[in-house]
Formats: sequence, C-alpha cells, structure tokens
Amino acid sequence: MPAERSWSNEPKTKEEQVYERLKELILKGEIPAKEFLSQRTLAAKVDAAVITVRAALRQLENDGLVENVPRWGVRLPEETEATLTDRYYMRALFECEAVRQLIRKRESLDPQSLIDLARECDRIDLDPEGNAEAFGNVHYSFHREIVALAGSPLMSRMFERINLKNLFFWNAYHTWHGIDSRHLGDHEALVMSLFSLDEAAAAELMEGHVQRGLSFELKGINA
Amino acid sequence: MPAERSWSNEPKTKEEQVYERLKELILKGEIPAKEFLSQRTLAAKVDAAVITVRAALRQLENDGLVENVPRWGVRLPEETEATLTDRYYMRALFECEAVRQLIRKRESLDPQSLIDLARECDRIDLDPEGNAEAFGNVHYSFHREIVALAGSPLMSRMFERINLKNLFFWNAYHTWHGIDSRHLGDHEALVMSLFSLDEAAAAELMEGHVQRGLSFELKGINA
DNA sequence: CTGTTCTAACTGTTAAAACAGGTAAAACAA
DNA sequence: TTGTTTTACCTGTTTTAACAGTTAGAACAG
Repeated sequence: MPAERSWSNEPKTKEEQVYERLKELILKGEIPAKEFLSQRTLAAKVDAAVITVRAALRQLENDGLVENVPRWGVRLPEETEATLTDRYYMRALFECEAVRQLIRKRESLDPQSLIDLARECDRIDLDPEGNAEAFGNVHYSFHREIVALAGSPLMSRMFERINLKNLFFWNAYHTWHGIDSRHLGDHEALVMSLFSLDEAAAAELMEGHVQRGLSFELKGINA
Repeated sequence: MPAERSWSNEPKTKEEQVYERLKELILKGEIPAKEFLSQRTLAAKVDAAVITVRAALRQLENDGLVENVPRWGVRLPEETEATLTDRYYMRALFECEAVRQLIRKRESLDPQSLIDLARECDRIDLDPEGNAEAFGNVHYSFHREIVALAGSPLMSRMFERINLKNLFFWNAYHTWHGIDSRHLGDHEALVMSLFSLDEAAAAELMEGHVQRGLSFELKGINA
C-alpha cells in the first residue's frame, strides 16, 4: 500500500459526475417529488450503468436530498411543514451557536470574507436585474461562512447537509410561485450588528434572521 | 407503481446484512485503523460481491465510521484529539439543547423511559460482574433517549451519527487499555436533578456530564 | 553490482447480464 | 360477460467479469 500521492486534481470519477448531475437535476426541480425513481431510466438519462447511479444516489441520501426504502427504491422525500420547521430549528441551533463563537473570538478572526459576502447579498437583492438563483447561492454561502468561522468541521458538514435542501426549496419557491422574498439589503447591517453586540444579543438577532427565513418558506409550502 | 405495501418485516437485504456485519467488526475494533481496506478481501470475509461491500461501505460513510478517498479506497479515519474534541463539542450542543427542550415541556412528557435507562446504567455500572460493552450500549441508549425526547427527528439522526463512533471508541478504550471509567452510579441522580432545575442550570449540568466523558476519552487517546 | 524494463499481482472502478419479485394487461375458459 | 391464468414487462438487487491504474519484484542489459 503506497504512502503518499498527489491526491488531488485527479480526473473526476464517473460516480462523482453522476452525483453532481443528479444533484443539479434535483436542485433545479426537474425530478418529480414523492414518487419513486426508476434507476434504469436515470442511468439512461445520464449515460451510466445502473450500479453507478445507485452509488451516486447513496451519496445523495447522505446529503438528505433523497430517501431510500430498501426493496422499493429511491425518491425525493415529501416536504411538509413539520420537516421544514425541524430543519430550520436545527439551522437556528447551529447558526446561533456559531454566532456565539464568533463573538467569543472576535479579536482573533478576520471578518472581511463575511462582510464581502454580506455586501454581495445586498447588491443582488437590491438589483432589479438580479435573479433569484444567484441570490440563493450567495445567501447560502454567506450563512455557511458564518458557521465555518465558528471553527467546527463537524458543524460545517452538518449545516451543509441541512441546507442543500433549503437551497433547493428556496429556488423552487421563487421559480414556481414567483413570490418576492427579498431581504431589503440588511445583510451588511446584520454583520455589523453581530460584531458589536454581546453573545446573547447577537444570538437572538441571528435567531430572528433565521425565523424570518422560515416564515417565508412556510408561505411557499402552503401556496 | 404500487401505492401501498406491508413495507416492514421484509427479509433483510444482503447489503443490510453486510452493513451490519461490517459495523460490528468496526465497533469491536477488529479492523485496523488508518490503513486502506481491500474491498475484495472484505467481500471474501463476509461472503458477498465486491459491489455489495462497496454499497455497505457507503452507508458506513454516512455514519461517519469510515472515510472514502475517491480513487484510493476506504479506511477508518484516524482519531485525534481535535476530531474527538469536535465531536464532543457537537454532542454537548445537542444534549444541552435537548435538556432545555425537556425542561420547557416537562409537564407534557413521560420521563419514565429515561428513568429506567438511567437506573439500568447505574445497575451495570455498580455491578462487579457488569461488562464494559453492556454498559456502553445502555449508556448510549440513555443519552439517545434524552435527545429523542426533545422531539426533533433531525437532531436525533445527527446525534446518532456522531455517537456511533463514540461508542466504538469507548469500547476500544476499555477493551484495549483496561482503564476503568465508571460513572459511580450518578445517572438516576442526573435525571432527577435535570427535572427539578430551570433551563440554564439543567443545561449547565448536562454540559458538565458530557465534558467528563470527553476527559475520560482524551485520557484513552493519549495512552 | 547497478540501473532499467518487463511482468505479474494487486488496487478501485465500471459495465453488462442474470436473479427475484411484483404488476398489469392480454389470452383463455366458463 | 365474468373470472382465472398466463405472459410480458417493469422494478430493485446481486453477481460475474472486464477495465484502468499502481506497485513490487523478477529478469535482463550494461
């Protein structure tokens, strides 16, 4: 067994290609929810063997994007008010804790990357030409950065698993229902407030920001 | 596509059998850590096809029990002080939040299952004949029940993903190093205290309990 | 002895086909 | 027409085998 190797820049494995292709299909809402997918049909669509599709679906299961019923197949789980609320409950738990960590070591870390992302959020949000998908991606990066700055790899991984599905739903919400949910350019202000408050107040502010997001998506699911 | 079906009590799929067999091997410490495993050798050992083993390994990856390097293979990740501390950080985050929820709805839920598990913990712990593996399993169930009572399916799932590895490490710790880490029969007292305190105090108590567990395991990893 | 090259045995990955089971419509018997 | 049975096609699952790459060692040339 070899000890070292370049280890990166390797050509992507076919399974990874299929994984990304399927993820894209799901995030763009081109897969019907709730009904079981034919693995053979998927294989034909992405030009791969069934076994490769199965492996990719397993990875998507890890991300919480699909659910697997053993002798029955794979499908997109139904999104209910309960599952949505639960995911936002966990999201708030992570982000409020992350904010507390941020405040705690506020001197030793550089907030510039976070400020840049916040400004980019506000710019797209206020731009009449800005599109929902671009905003969704930047907005997601902004919140992921907050969690990343807390410094816990495990929390970052878990946060990403939760929010992949949020991103999907956010996009679908805008694309399908055409509901405007702009945040009125308050992200930079949020960052500035966070860094000038104490732990408890900052966490509470973050809690409010997340809850506002939940109420938007709940409107979408009931529409 | 059929609409309904018995859906449970089905014969276990071969992949699930392999998954459980491999999980057992890992948890009992019979797989060497850090070095890459030969999927063909594993397949021969559990009498299954390579592809089935690969699928099972993917599930184990979801549990955080193994890590996959794309064109290189699967191995047990190295346990360092940093990874261990990070996992306990998340564990504390979950359990303290769970305890807050417990207190918040203390009237509307039945603590009996929790009390039973606490007593069983203490019984095995104080029993001179009690073995580490049995205690590890009950102790794990006890903490999982605390989280489950909080009522968030997502939090329960994430907690289980974290602690599968803890359980493994706990077992290895005892089996290999023979270090006694008994908790001196304080689990029932812990439950009683939790239910008589306010949210902040209960969370702090829980925090202490988890931190004590971490310090034990840190001793094990440095030994 | 030293350096190169070829070979054989391993690795993970992917494909194609066979297996096991369920469903639904066509074919047949009453 | 009605009820039964067969047949064909679908599903997920599992196997066997081939592909692609790497490593270690033997064989050989200098």
